[in-house]
Amino acid sequence: MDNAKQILLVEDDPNFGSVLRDYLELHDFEVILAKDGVQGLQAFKMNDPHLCILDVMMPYKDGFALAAEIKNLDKDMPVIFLTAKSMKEDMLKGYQIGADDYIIKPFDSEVLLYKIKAILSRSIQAHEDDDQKEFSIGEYTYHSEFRVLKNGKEEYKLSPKEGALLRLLAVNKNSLVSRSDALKKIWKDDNYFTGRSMDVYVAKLRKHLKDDENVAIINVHSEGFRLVDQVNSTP
Amino acid sequence: MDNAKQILLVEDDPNFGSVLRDYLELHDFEVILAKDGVQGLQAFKMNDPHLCILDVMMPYKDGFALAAEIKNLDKDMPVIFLTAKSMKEDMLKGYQIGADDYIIKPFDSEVLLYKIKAILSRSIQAHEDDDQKEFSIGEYTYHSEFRVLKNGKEEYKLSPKEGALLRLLAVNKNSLVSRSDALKKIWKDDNYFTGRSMDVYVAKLRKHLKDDENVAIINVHSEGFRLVDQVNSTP
DNA sequence: GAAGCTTGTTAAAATGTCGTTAAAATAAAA
DNA sequence: TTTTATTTTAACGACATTTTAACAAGCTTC
Repeated sequence: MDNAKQILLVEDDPNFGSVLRDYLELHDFEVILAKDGVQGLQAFKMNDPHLCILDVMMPYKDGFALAAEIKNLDKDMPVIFLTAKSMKEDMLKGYQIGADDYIIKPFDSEVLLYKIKAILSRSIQAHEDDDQKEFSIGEYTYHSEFRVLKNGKEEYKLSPKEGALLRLLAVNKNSLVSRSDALKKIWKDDNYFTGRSMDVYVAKLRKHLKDDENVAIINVHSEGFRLVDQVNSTP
Repeated sequence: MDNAKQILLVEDDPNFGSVLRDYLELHDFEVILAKDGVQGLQAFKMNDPHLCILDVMMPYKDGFALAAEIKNLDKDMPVIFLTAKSMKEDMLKGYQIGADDYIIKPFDSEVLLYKIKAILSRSIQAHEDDDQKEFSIGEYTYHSEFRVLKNGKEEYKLSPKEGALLRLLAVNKNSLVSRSDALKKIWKDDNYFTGRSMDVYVAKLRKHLKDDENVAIINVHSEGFRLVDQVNSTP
């Protein structure tokens, strides 16, 4: 079981960055190291970290700007800021953006470790509905790990995006999944083209689910979609 | 509306305690001050605070023991520890218990304020299920998330603007919704044309609600509109 | 009651969103 | 590399929604 928590570390000082990375890896975290805000955002989109540790002072895009963009994609993503000096204004700005903690360099590594653990345990318990692997949708069963959609004997393997979208809809069965939430979670971006792409995937899913007429993906105009299942209404 | 957030402050130094209480009250928090762990637990049970600020060093029962008992009663209760000196062991112990933050005295009061706000907004967000989605209007039911207006068997999907307007009227059922408020909230603009547009939507809503003659949207000349419902007068 | 404003109502025009298909571009696998 | 799977983009039709225009009717004040 790959149980290691992923941490996105964005730090422009390569020495300090790799020392910290090694330290965190020694304590069983999986670390993605990026060296500036632009790379950091890219790395955030490509991976799916559980926590972000951001240096404040960075070239091109500082830690605050990066945090704001990250929070825009996932407003509950935990963030710890690192700063070289104790500047009160910085600290206040950090808390305004929604910092979960704030650490002044040089810091005690053991303290950082405990802060990380405290924050992770807090946010894990909030996200504790995302370990479900099997979903029942009308006469279908969807296994999100293998991305297999079954209907009695028939069995179809979904593509990654199809699977992610069906999973999101199934987790929120019978309730609304907003366009922008879905786009931010699955496409990590919300613009005209990703929106159109999502519509294409909705059409694909409808085709896959067409055998059971008690199941439907219905649109709420300009808001989002809703997977309704009149059979298994209460999950 | 009693919107003030309650803070339970447990601090054995009476001078420091009352200074901090005054400072927090000045910033519109409601503060319950207890002077030791035993009183603190009692105060916690009698009230319903949104956040606890606990001194670590206290007679009888220290801050950690108190925090453990509080977390046992409500595991998501946010806790900030106060300590006189920077003792690493204390800090680690605090984070193990599940501290949300940790402040070393003497500290900058403004920083504390921001930490409080950050933690509160985080925990408020989790408990934020108090925005109403379903409304009862005469013999109708309106579900504002799906934008569905039901009347027994009949069921009609409203457009975004229809839905937003009906929701605003329903939230303020039987009382006046001013033109400019509605325009600013829904149309984000208040001019001749948006005003006319709103009138068109009022007509649409009246058409949708015409089946129940105890329900009406009545105009208050040059002021606004009022959704009256003689059946469910008290929402 | 007349003038000047606001509102009620309808319908056409203008915009915006969605469903669907297929080709083009990318990424993954062989 | 070539082949295959996946994703994005484009195109077009079908609607849905919103705005605007036009005219009738109502309220207010003089």
